[in-house]
Amino acid sequence: MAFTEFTPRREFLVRVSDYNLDATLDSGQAFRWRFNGRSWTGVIGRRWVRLTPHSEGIHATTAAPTADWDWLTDYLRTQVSLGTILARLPHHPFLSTAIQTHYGLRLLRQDPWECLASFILSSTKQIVQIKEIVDRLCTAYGDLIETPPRESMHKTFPSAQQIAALKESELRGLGMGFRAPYLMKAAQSVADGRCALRRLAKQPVHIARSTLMELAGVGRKIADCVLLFALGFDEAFPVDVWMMKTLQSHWFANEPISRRRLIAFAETHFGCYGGYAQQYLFHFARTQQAGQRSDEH
DNA sequence: GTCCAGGTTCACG
DNA sequence: CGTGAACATGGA
Repeated sequence: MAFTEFTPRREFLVRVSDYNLDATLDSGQAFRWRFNGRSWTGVIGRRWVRLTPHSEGIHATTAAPTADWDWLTDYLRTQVSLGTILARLPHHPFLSTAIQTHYGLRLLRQDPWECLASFILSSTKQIVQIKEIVDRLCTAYGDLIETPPRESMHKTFPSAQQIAALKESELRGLGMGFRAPYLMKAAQSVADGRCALRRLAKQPVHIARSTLMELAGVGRKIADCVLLFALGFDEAFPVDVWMMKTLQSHWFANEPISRRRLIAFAETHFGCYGGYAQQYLFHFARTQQAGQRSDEH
């Protein structure tokens, strides 16, 4: 072992290929990343970090010196072999186009509580608005962390305990509307241990899913987002309004199909890495329409 | 003013 | 079991 690997540093090069950082951090799976035209700034756990695409991988800068960088590679899942996964997906022309367009898009491994809380706040909100409300939540109730001068991203995502200690009116004050009581109850369940999020990763997927769905305000779609983006269930296939349209148009010749039936179809059709197909299709659909409407960001 | 946003819940046939 | 409205809030 080289001594230098354990010397605390503020910079690190994650060596990885086939990693499209821009698509990954902009694909609506995480909501705290900000792009400045070249780099992405965000918070992972209790660390401020800037990520920059690099010819040999991803260049990372932190505020505080770090000796061990597993927290970063675990989050980015850079050890995953993307080619192997994509080769397991069923062949379909539209899916192939989505994959080619954003090749290198990956699934992250996020903190389960941050992921659950964020997606509870996501229902019938645009991604831009989800980012805003998550930002307000962190600014108001997160912990201060070490941050470089003149950087604005300087708070943690509030823990379940921190949110459980608030009043519902304080959450409503951030503009959460009807989602406030849902977030409140979820925070209480997680904080007092009734809902043990981290244990779910080791359970069978249907057990983990139904456990999540016991929480008020968490239905099939939000549960699948947490399974996919935080708990490592690559087969989870969240069906939202975008996926409804995409599947109906390109797999069912515009025939109107109920969400229930589309979920059943996706579960059997896309297989054990269906979540990757879903994320490529979601990001492709969203970026295509952004071009037509000249909004986004 | 109307419609829609990475939904969920609840009431009704 | 399936469908439809209500739920807050803000932007197009």
